[in-house]
Amino acid sequence: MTPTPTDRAADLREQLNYHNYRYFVLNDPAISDPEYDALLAELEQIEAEHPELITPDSPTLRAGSDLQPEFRKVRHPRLIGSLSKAFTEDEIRAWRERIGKLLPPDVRLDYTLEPKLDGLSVVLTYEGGLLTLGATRGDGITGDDVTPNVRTIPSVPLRIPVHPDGPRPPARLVVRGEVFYPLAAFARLNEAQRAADLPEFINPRNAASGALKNKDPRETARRPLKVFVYSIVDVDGEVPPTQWDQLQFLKALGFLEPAEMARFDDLEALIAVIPEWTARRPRLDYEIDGLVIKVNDLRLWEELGVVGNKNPRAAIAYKFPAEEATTKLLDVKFSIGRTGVLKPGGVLEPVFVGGTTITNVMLHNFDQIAEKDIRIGDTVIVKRAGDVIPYIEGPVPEERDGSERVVEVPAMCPFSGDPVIRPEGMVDYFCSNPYCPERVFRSLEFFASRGALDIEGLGTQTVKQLMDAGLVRDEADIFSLTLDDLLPLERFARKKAENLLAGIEAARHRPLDRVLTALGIEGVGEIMAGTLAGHFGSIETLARATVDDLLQIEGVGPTIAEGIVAWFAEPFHQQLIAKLKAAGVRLEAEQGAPVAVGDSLAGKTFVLTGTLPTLSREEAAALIKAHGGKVAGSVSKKTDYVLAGENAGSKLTKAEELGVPVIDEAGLRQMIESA
DNA sequence: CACCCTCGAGTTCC
DNA sequence: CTCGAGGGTG
Repeated sequence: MTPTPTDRAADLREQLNYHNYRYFVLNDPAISDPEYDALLAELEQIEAEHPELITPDSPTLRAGSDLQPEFRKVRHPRLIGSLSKAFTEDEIRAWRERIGKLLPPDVRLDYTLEPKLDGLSVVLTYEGGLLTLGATRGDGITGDDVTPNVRTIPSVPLRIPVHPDGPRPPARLVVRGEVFYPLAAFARLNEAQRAADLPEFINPRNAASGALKNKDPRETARRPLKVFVYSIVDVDGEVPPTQWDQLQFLKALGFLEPAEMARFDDLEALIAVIPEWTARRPRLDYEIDGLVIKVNDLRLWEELGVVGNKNPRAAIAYKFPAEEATTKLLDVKFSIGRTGVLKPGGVLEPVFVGGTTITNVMLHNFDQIAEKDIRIGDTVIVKRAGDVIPYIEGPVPEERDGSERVVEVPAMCPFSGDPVIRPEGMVDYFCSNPYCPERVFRSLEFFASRGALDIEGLGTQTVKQLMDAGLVRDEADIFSLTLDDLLPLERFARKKAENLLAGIEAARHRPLDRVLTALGIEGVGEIMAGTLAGHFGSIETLARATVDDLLQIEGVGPTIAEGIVAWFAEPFHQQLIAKLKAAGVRLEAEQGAPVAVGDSLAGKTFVLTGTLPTLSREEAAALIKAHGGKVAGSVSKKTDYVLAGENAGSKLTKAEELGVPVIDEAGLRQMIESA
């Protein structure tokens, strides 16, 4: 007797989901591809005739369906945190010491070791065994709902159990995994892109990200993405109490996992296998940037808590040493900064390091170039510090053929032709002309930049354009620009000109400390400007201050005091101040501006790191200052609190080392309110 | 005088 | 993020 379409469809779904699991997760197909395709075709046929029979776990959805306009934001059931990092084996041991102090002295720990995939975190929700939601990590609190795209990824079970004898899933299960683009497939993808004369993808991570966030799930379906699932975020029901057993449990449920997970009773034994990982890394079909070490007993996770409300103490990510590459140093070019300092910069044959192509490196100073004996034409080793800023580790002298040239300090400034000088006892060289056009350009650029007056619409290009047109020679000229000045300029339509003028208008009313910073007085940056503004209240008062007056201020020594007095003694600067005043730029502190709202944070020094959920860095600093606290730039023993947000970096590590308390934004607000 | 702490300045890629 | 230099402290 023939089954009803309803029964047949259910049967087909079950078979297809099982064979899909055999193929993509176990890599052990039980039927041939044509047989699979025949089953799929039959189900498609039934669904076409009876659309009401389409279920959320139907394998036909793997092909992707209609366009969806915007991704819905979804809130994660709990914070999807990140991990503190360790860069050396000793930092792993230090981590063990730190958590040891928080636990009873006789606790024996065991650990899991998992590869740290360089992909995208996703959060998958199963209700009654059915995949109901797939979301990106986002900021850890909310992410994008990319369910239709996630459904197209074959290694993600649409329904659990994946086969009739499989374990039953908890009533509700939220898991975390990593989406990645397998390397072999990535190589083929770029080959195809090249052949079609299309731009290549920079790295597998970008390709995976683009595919997962594609607005058309059918596009996503064409990409051979995979998802490794490695932890349980939230659950209604019984799950094993250790990380290791949860990994086995997830595997049994039908999730894909890297085969290389391991468990260790001894941290030293774990550390001992790190070199094996370094060796194994190039042979894997996915990119990893480190290893994740977790305390196996999940009941201890609660006890160990989180740092900065973000990073669980019970786990740490060991990051592989900065990736390095060799390339040729083609040339050394020179730049002049706003202070007149001459900096050498290396031009490299483009080289791919740590996920991006590097063509320029900063060479800090000439002493260092000489010490490392870096020559133009050399083959050099390039690394990226903290995975961001590239630098030249050193030359490979064996590669030399005799054509290399030693880097000479230029005798003349490449921009103004004036002599280059090196002040007594200084490492840096300077252009001797204080009005060197490049230096003036850099000063103006800085004047308008964020951090200084923050003039919207006035970036590097525009500054250059206005200088070339002869409209702006000094900082004050900016304030006399008119619509008639701007409209004749290239690429200046009415809208853009109006925006710039509005930006300039807004800059007339910046706080005094911003103006002081913007002037570029030697030794006066953001912090010192704030101190001086608070102390003197106006530029005119500051201009009349003597060296002795200035020396009374904490943080001001003879060098800075004399520098300030000398700056205001310069007739050109006096004229500049007069022009700024005439142009309506506020040169006094706001009436009662720095009013303290409270003193709940008095005497406390804070250091900010990472991105906070609602406050910007500036807002957070302002909030702290308004309540009597101080904000410093780096963590030391004198730091009272480190205010950490998303993507907190080395400062957080430092805080942990020094035992400085770490708080988050909510913690800060609490300190303020409870006082 | 030797140290540590802070600040300032310049810069990579996208 | 890094370096160099100024300022302050023991």
